[in-house]
Amino acid sequence: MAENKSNLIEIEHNRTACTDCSIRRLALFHGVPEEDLKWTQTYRSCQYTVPARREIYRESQHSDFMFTVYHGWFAIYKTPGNGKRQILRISLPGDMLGFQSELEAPMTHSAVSLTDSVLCAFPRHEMPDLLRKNINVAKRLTELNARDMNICQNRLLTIGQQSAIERIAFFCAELFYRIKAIYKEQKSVDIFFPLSQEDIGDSTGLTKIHVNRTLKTMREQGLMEISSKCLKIHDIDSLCKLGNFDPTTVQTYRLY
Amino acid sequence: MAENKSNLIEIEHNRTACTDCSIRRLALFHGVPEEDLKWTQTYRSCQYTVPARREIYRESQHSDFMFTVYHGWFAIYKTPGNGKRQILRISLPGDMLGFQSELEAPMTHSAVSLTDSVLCAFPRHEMPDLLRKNINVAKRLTELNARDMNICQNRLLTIGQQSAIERIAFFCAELFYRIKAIYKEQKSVDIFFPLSQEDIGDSTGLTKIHVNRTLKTMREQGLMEISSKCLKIHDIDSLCKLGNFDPTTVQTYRLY
DNA sequence: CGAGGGATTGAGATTCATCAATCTATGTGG
DNA sequence: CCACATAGATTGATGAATCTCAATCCCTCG
Repeated sequence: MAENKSNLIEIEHNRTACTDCSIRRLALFHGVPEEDLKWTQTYRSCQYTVPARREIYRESQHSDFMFTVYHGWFAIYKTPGNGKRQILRISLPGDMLGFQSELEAPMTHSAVSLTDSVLCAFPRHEMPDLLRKNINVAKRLTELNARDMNICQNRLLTIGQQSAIERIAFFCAELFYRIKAIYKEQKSVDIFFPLSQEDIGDSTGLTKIHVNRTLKTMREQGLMEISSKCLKIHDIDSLCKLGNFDPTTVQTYRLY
Repeated sequence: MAENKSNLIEIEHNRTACTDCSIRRLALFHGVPEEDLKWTQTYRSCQYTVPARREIYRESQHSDFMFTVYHGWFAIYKTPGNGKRQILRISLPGDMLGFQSELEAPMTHSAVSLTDSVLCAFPRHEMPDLLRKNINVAKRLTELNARDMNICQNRLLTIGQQSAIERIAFFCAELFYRIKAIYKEQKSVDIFFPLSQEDIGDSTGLTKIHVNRTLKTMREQGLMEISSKCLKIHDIDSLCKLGNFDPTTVQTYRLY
């Protein structure tokens, strides 16, 4: 745990009140009546800032908190020990980090920040109490888990059955729509995209070299391009079709 | 729905009472006090038998029931449309089939029986009521989901980062330990194994031809062999090591 | 005994990984 | 402000893993 803490910098207690939270519609307290937010907030012990590329918790170790992503991007991953890494999903604002049904069991995966970020922390041992006392939160947690399950299953489908270019198309299209759903006001077709080519490879089960070549192909085909942490999608329809990604699935998550 | 029903054969109403259920420790009603079982059982509308290789429900269509597997093997899968198929997981006795947090949404995946089987059916629209009235069932459902999430993430890791032989080793080792956990009395090292080589391929993201060649290699190496629906594991330790499978994870699911 | 589904094997093509080198952008210390 | 260090991006050459196509075999079942 000391290890965890070292990567997190506590910011002034409760800087953002849950009542004022701009992403509450996305997060754990979606559906909690305004009048209850004051006491549900007491389960949120504090907010942390995290610099980019810091480990939040690690596979097989204990973690005292679960988190809601308030700001920033995170990668959830597992390592099979042979120096490889599989990114299971990318977590964005509103997502939960570190929930497991066996609350006190060691973590089954690791989490790392991809950008400078802000996390809302919930002490793990208080969760059962919170879930028992507020049915909205319990229901919401189930929804968030189901959404993550969906993302995981879709990823399994794409990695198991699609080619490199199809996997990358799927991966980028999904992220694009998730970001769009979070930042609805943002009209631009370009999105901030902090992943390295290696991150994309670890997400899609490809080497960074092959990712590079595939991205080149996609650029040449006028599908999309990534440069200086910016994803420019030129032909979203073709991209979705290529990756076999259905944009309506993001909406039917009913989480955004 | 008519389509669903056509594959299911209703058996005499409530042939097996929940109080007498031999696999209850594995299933949804694990943890429900004896005295409550009589009324929780009322949410189980009936039991069905299913012949092998029948579709239980289909991706993108509605399904009126969710199920507990009472007997038999099932494959949960998705199809990307190009004739391919990704098996997401194998469901065994005690597992839930067809739960999604959006109860009334179309199914996100399909399910097919791999053997002659028996299912306990729960009308979908009554689930919220059951979950509200019995906290044990709600908690148990969360556990079962978390376990499935774990299986899915492990699968993602193996498909994304491991070679053919490693994937198959992982896949078979996991199934072996799951079966052993269910049928504890069974001492034999051989287990009934109804999957075709094509099924294994669809589970591990390989073609059936390559599965065949890889199985041959494993046979020659004295690791394991599959013949006439029987999996004989000769060297479980090497198999686990090869597939990077940790047997203790099955125990820590805490579900068996 | 014939039919059909799965298993097996071979040959050749393709995709993707590996190894190695260069290039570019970014940030850092002097 | 420059020189350097570093991480990520890019490209080439080569080889391995896996897929595709095609043929045959084997077992089971009607």
